[in-house]
Amino acid sequence: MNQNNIENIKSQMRRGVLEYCILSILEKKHAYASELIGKLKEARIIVVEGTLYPLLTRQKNQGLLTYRWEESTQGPPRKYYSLTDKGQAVLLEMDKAWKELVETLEILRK
Amino acid sequence: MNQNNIENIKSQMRRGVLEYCILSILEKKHAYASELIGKLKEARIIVVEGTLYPLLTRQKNQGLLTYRWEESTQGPPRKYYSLTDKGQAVLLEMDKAWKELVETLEILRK
DNA sequence: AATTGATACCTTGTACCACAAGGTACTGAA
DNA sequence: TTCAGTACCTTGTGGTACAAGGTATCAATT
Repeated sequence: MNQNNIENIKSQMRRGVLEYCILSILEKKHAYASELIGKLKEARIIVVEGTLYPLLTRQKNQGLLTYRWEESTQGPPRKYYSLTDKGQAVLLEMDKAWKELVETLEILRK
Repeated sequence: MNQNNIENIKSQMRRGVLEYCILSILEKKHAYASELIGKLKEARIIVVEGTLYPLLTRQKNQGLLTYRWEESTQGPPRKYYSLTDKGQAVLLEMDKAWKELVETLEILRK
């Protein structure tokens, strides 16, 4: 119950930066959805498929991402996502917004 | 349109830490809803009444907050909120979760 | 050739929550 | 007694995370 509460808090915080995290990962390396879930998990950001797929589609529709299909020897083809120029620009804006938020909380928690 | 997008990003990030901000403010000083909105606005965290009132009620129902009524010479009585012991404990958990998130993003943005 | 397990894609239904908009009620001043 | 200011609260809408379930491909086993 208490543990649940804490998990809820964490997940709520993560939500706010989920898109930021995805663009950050894709900036360094093109990746497909299942791969992204793994990388986010490593970074202690838990996401499930039902969250990620619609999110990637949304970001693509906003012109932040693009993708290409690539064959795989270990299953069905993969949809490799990468940042567009607009996605790059938005990532920079997110950097600013994030810094501002971190500063705000430093002040509030002083 | 682009500006709108950026505002959207910011507001999404803020959402995740809104409860954290409220508990942080209330830890230092008891406050009523309208006062909280002002303080959050100063801290560049925009919230409207329709968001804050239900949120305060939720936090109260979770046992994180309590309140007392106080008369005012300048209008209707005010509902002053303050942290409970449980609220204090949850605030500490939020500190941890926040630090973890900040670290995670430092790594992702390196 | 058929089945199984692993991988990868995607959708649907539910629940929650932020926000816009609108409503109630108290106070003091015009 | 009407108005402006302050403060409380609710309702309706839209967005989104998540659980659960579905489809399709490939390789290895049966």
